[in-house]
Amino acid sequence: MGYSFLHRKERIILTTIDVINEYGIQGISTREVAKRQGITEAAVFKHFPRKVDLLNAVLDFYAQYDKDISMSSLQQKDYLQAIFYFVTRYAEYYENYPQITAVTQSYDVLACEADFREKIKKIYFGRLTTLQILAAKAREAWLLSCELSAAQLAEIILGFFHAACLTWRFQTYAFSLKKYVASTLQVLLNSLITDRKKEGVRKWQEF
Amino acid sequence: MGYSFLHRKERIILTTIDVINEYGIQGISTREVAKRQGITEAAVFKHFPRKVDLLNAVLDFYAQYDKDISMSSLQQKDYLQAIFYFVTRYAEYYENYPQITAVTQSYDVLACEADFREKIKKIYFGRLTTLQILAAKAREAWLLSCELSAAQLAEIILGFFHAACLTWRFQTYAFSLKKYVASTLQVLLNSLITDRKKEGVRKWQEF
Amino acid sequence: MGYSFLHRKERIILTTIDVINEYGIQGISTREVAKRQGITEAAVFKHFPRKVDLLNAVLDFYAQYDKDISMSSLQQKDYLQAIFYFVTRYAEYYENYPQITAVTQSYDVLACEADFREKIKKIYFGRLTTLQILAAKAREAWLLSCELSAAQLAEIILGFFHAACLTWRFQTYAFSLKKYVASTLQVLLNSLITDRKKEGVRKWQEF
Amino acid sequence: MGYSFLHRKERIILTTIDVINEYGIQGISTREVAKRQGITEAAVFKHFPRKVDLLNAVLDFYAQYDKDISMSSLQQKDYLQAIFYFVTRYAEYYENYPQITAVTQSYDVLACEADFREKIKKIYFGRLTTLQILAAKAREAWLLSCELSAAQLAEIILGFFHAACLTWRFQTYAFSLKKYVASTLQVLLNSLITDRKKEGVRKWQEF
DNA sequence: CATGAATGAGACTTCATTCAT
DNA sequence: GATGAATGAAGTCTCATTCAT
Repeated sequence: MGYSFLHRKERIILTTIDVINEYGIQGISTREVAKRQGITEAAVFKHFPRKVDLLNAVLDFYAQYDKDISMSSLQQKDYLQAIFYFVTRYAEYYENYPQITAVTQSYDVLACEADFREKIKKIYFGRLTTLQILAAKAREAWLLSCELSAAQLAEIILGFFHAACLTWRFQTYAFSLKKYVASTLQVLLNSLITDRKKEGVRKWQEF
Repeated sequence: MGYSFLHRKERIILTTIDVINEYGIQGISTREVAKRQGITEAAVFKHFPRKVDLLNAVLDFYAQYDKDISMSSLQQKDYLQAIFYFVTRYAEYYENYPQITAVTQSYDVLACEADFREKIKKIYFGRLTTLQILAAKAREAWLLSCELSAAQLAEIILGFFHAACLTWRFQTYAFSLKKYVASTLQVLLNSLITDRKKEGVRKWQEF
Repeated sequence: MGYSFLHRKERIILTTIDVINEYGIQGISTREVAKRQGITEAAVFKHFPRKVDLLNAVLDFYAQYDKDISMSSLQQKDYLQAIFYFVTRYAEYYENYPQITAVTQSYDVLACEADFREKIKKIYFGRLTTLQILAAKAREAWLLSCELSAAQLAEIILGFFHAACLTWRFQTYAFSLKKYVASTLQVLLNSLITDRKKEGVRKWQEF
Repeated sequence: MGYSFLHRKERIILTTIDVINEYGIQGISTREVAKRQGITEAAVFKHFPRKVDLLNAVLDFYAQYDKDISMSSLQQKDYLQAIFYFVTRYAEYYENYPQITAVTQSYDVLACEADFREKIKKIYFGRLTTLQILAAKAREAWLLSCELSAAQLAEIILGFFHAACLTWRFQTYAFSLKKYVASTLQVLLNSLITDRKKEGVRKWQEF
């Protein structure tokens, strides 16, 4: 993948993600990235003066849709639908670009480096918070059983999503991430819906 | 932590886990491990001829209770209780040895190295499978709502557990992992219990 | 210091001297010079095709007044006054442009590069020779005690001047170089004046 | 020069000084040092974990006799003799090891690096101070003309010595540094001796 | 005159690993 | 078991320099 239709800087980022996907965070080397791009290491450093800058760019790229997804979700009127929308948006993104899931699985490893710790935490807790807000609103609207707190539900959903991604990776993307995640989430949320809502047939957006 | 009461070989393993915990997988170096143990790098190689051997030992150490926990869980008569038992056993282990959770968060990164891929997958899918069996049995016994498949439930639970560990790490172990995981799981499982069971007050083991 | 009132070429030279002053000879890089000038490295190379050319220009700039100072000194009638004049001219120049003294302290380091060796030696021995001629003439005129040869006296004076510059630099220009050098030189020369002249009160030029 | 009779660590230091002598401070590279020692760069780094450590060792080596020379000088009864002794000790050291004078000529360049600044200043001002104390004592003993302050005299002498070393280097060690420095110093000091002492024939130590 | 993008060589440094003692 | 001294490969990064635009 030369990503030749893009600007060098973006191409380097994508190539770096490819390397992370194949060799893991510890396997990224400017040498390898340069080799794959068919340029010299010095050229990479012209675009990203330090390796950290490159990795920061990767993280920014990784989280580029976070704000949009969060806001779009929060604007939805049906908060259960919103939770569903939130997760499937990510699933769709990942399904179109499976390599990026390597980043999702490297939060902790990345956070060991002081340079990334805060950024990673911001991404992780940011997503968790969006889910939590959606869950809280859903509970306020009596759409959900009261026993699980919004925070707990957020963690369950995000945790499941990450696990699904890991399984997906370990099975070399052998199934549709989006379909799997969506169907599981649908059933899960349905099971948690308050009884008086349960009877009504919920219609979920197509995927 | 010198771990001076243990044999050198085990001490090296524990020190390696400490290093993984602080610097991440990419931060382990024979030099650092040796320095922390107060021995020379060469001495480390007397115990673990290659770095891969050391990491393999770390993974074996990490998964040392897997078989026991799995079997103990499967022997329980109440399968919902068993799921609960399974998760809290790990939570208890991790709470007593927080550094080890660094390994849990590094599955994917480790799996990039061909040497560990199978072992990691075995650990991950092993735990998932145990949970799945327990869930399946619980469903067979009509303890659970039918809509979530055993595999889905297993993935939700394990995913939540991993997410809880990550949050725990990011918050520098500021809360009791075991209590948090147990209470969340209890509420979650309660929400998923079939209606006819729901009325009966479930008694969960103390934690 | 952008030196924006000068031509680019001269600006680059002054900037280079600033860099030498701060980072030393080994710290000059086209990158740093370009950055400080707010231009690209390539632009620097338009003016000085090779780094050596830039350094040669710096040395020429450094020694730009040498010929004038030498000739002015040699034209003075009182050769003791001439020695005094010679040294204070440099002291004045340096005091108005302290950064330039970095070059004075880098003779030997510069001379390691074959490209500069002869130029540096020419500057150093040139100044030494001027002083020596002045000293010789002063001795011929029976103004100085006979025991110190002209060459020795020249080396003592130039050596002292260089040492004074180094002290001045190490003390972050905390005193007036010109005043210090002038007063010391005055006393020194006075002490070396032949006895029959000593009685007459010598009047030194104001500074 | 392999310096094969010494320990590796000391050999590396001496080789480094050789390199400084030939290429200047800016020309030292671990690669060059290693090559000259016939070992790999990694081996150099086993002895000196960072290049700065190596340069620090060079500076320590350079100043290794400072304390001894200072104390020996201060213990001498005749303070004029002491000044003479102080300078000729260094001249002798340098004459036996001409390469080391490259360091003397690089004070300012070295001081640009924060890591060395204080050490260099300590060496420079340390030597200056010793000379100054000797000069002050000589004046107290009415051995010297009163007009030059001790500090001025110290700077003149050290400055001359440094200039002599530079000349010596530029003339490829074509004369005896010790003899030249000693004879000049003798005449200089004789010229500065108070009149009532001047008559007495001063006997200087042999060199 | 100036820039942007690149390069090849080389800088310092770290790594896993070896081996004689 | 352990050390000290070494290594070769690789890592990140900087340098002077080139060239098409």
